[in-house]
Amino acid sequence: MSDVPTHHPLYDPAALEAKWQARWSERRTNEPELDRPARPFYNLMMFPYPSAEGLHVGNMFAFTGADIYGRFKRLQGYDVFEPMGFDAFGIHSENYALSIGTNPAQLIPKNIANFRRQLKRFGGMFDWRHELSTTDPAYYKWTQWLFLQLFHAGLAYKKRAAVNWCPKDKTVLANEQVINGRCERCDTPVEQRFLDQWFFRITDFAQRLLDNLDKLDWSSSTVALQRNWIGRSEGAELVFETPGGPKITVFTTRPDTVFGATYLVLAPEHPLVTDLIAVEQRAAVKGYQREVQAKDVVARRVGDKTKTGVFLGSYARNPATGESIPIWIADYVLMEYGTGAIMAVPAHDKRDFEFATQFELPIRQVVKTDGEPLPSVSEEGTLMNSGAFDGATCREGGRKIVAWLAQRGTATPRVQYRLHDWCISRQRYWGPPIPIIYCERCGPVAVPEKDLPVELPFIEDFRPDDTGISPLARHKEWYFVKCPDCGDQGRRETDVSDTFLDSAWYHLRYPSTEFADRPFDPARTKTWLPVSTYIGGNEHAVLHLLYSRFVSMVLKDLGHIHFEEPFPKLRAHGLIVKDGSKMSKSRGNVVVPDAYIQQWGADTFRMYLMFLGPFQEGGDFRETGIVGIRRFLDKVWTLAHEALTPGASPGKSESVERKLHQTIRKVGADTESLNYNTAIAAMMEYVNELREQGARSKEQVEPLVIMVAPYAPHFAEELWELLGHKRSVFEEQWPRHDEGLAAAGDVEIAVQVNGKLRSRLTVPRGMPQDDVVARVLADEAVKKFVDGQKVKKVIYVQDRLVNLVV
RNA sequence: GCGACCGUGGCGGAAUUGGCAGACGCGCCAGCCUUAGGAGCUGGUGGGGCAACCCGUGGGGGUUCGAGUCCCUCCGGUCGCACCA
Repeated sequence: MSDVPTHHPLYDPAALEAKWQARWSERRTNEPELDRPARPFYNLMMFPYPSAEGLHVGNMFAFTGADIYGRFKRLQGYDVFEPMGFDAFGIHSENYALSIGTNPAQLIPKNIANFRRQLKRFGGMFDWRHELSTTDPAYYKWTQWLFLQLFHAGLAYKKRAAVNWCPKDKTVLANEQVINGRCERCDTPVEQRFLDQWFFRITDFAQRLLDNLDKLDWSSSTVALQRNWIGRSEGAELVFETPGGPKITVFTTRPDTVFGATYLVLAPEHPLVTDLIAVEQRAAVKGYQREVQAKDVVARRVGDKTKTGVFLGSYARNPATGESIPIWIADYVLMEYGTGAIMAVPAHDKRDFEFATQFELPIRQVVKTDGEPLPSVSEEGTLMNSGAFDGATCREGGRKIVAWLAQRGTATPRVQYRLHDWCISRQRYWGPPIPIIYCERCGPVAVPEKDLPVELPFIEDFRPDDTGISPLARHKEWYFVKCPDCGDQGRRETDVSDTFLDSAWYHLRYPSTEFADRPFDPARTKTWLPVSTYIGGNEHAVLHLLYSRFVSMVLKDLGHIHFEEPFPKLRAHGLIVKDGSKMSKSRGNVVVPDAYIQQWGADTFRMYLMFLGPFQEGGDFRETGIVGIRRFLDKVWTLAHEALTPGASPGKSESVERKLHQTIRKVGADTESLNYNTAIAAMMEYVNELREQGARSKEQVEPLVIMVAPYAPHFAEELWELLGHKRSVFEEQWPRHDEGLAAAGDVEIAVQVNGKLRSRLTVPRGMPQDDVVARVLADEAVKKFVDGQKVKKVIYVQDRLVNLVV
């Protein structure tokens, strides 16, 4: 800081920010009227997992961007509800608690307290009356209620399934939590296990989830990720008969190539395999099946993709050609997708081609390729070797073949999705117990709603083991209960639910946190939902956002809510990286904001993060450059103080006025579209203009203070008070720009000859073409290039450019 | 392999969507003020050239009066999915 004497107090962020945070809290500045808001606006951001390390720069970047938007809406006259909470259940907390030998129930409150402190310090416009934590029994009571809604609706079911098992975390993982065959949390290779698991029937909603994407105002990147994840493909089921044996149904997206199907492949665990093994192949097949089962998921899915397989010794009839073709099993065919069986068309599928080559199976080309080598997978082409269908295009031929086979009962059009049902059970401790009681006589029985919540007991030994049974089973007083239906001895479900169930409905809870007797109040929900704007990271594009949409659809169908899309408008922010790579504890490059906030103040740091690059793209964190924002705020500070000095405000200047209205227009538009970096640049330009023109009247500075308020809220409050206002700056209205004033004055237009810039010309705005051209032709610099040649064509763009073609 | 995105000064990034490339900021250079400068202020800052001018948005080609922006192609990078039939 300068020690040169100044005539006004220096900007001291620390004291000033503490003052305004205290005042917001006393005056309830951030607590909107929830029951009768004039213009409700629900500004939601993705709630954090309260890690022991505290809020990091990535969180703060996301929250600052969302907070600026909320504050901007507030200045536009909305009643903005901006709640904050904690997603505190889950394996992450539990593993950390295990590593330091504490119970997560003791650890989490400390982490939350630390997060709350940091969130208050950075100056978010949070309504702390409505804070929530998913680990609070008053919250998870309703998570369990939600489970029961699905259970009663027949959308929750239990089945023994091959699941992803993480041997380190000792739990089941959802497909979404397996990254390249590894556990997304600890990076351990995932194994296959067969366990009884609870599933939600999200696949019943696949088409609806897909169709609604068109109606949502979402970042296109997020839509693309969801569409890809749902993975719709159209095709047909074809039936292959076996002599004296079972019929084999395959799914294919290319029924047009059925004449080229020269063998069938079943997944090794396909239930029909037993019926199809020829005696002489029994040993080989059993051996192969054992071999595949011993492989973990990594080896099967991501390992080297050399094809393996074994012939069953039996044959099926190709429904199109009538030929007898061999049946194989191979692990490149997955039981979870389609029917677990395929027709192999080696000429037109890369995988089938590799397999056929390796095992010397016949390859028959059925699509013309223009000399392109096989396998040719293109759908652009015409059929050959396909009987009556020769010469038809792939698309048309495919339709005709399906129709033809359908008449004989061997084909059905079929849509297939990659989306799987959502496995929601976890054999762990730190989650909401699934509210089911098993009874010898009645089977699985829902815990009656009056008995909710099923509280998670505090137990000393919550370490998971290899049995695949939750630690809760070791807690006898909790485990054994009476059956709610018949009163016999029963036992509780010991699995807890997936964290993503907690977060699939938290937006419904926020406006209703004070109601103990209902998950979400109907009136509040009607007033505040769906969410006005949701801002969060694309890391949740397929998990959280898909599950939340699914849960909303279910609740809508059951009559609990009035909408089926919870987040009509969603914006994905970018990622803050450090030195080009993602911040992570293992890399040791996590940046914690506390020290920066202490050194520079929250306002400077907030604005600095937003100035780093486009909010929706993120950027590389580096500390050089923070000083630029501080200099800007110092200049605004000085201007505001000078505006108070009598006689030091040298009135209006026309160029300043124009710049002011242009700035209001640009900052408003850029803030609305989350282009915060350019909004800040525009405010800097205005400050530069004020300083150059020696202009600093109240009328010139006050709109600037309001515009800077969403970005630097404490700073703006202080200056607003200084300028003589009693109310919070957030009670004010965003300034209006006057289009006429913004556009007034002269413009400088570019003058080109043959597309090259040769001169510039200042003319009154809106000057007619003929007058402009006359002046252009009189310009010496232009004359030189025209040089007596005939002007063939004149291009004129109003107020921008003239181009003479000679 | 499939899908999405990106490539602009020393650096982060702008460019009203086909119309003056490099706004704004960092850094750097020079000057002023200072005992001093890691403070402040003023000016400069894409490359080449004394200049007139020329060249410049990853490379090459195209469309256009005009291309960072549109099309084709190649190179490089990021993210997501991935033996999904």
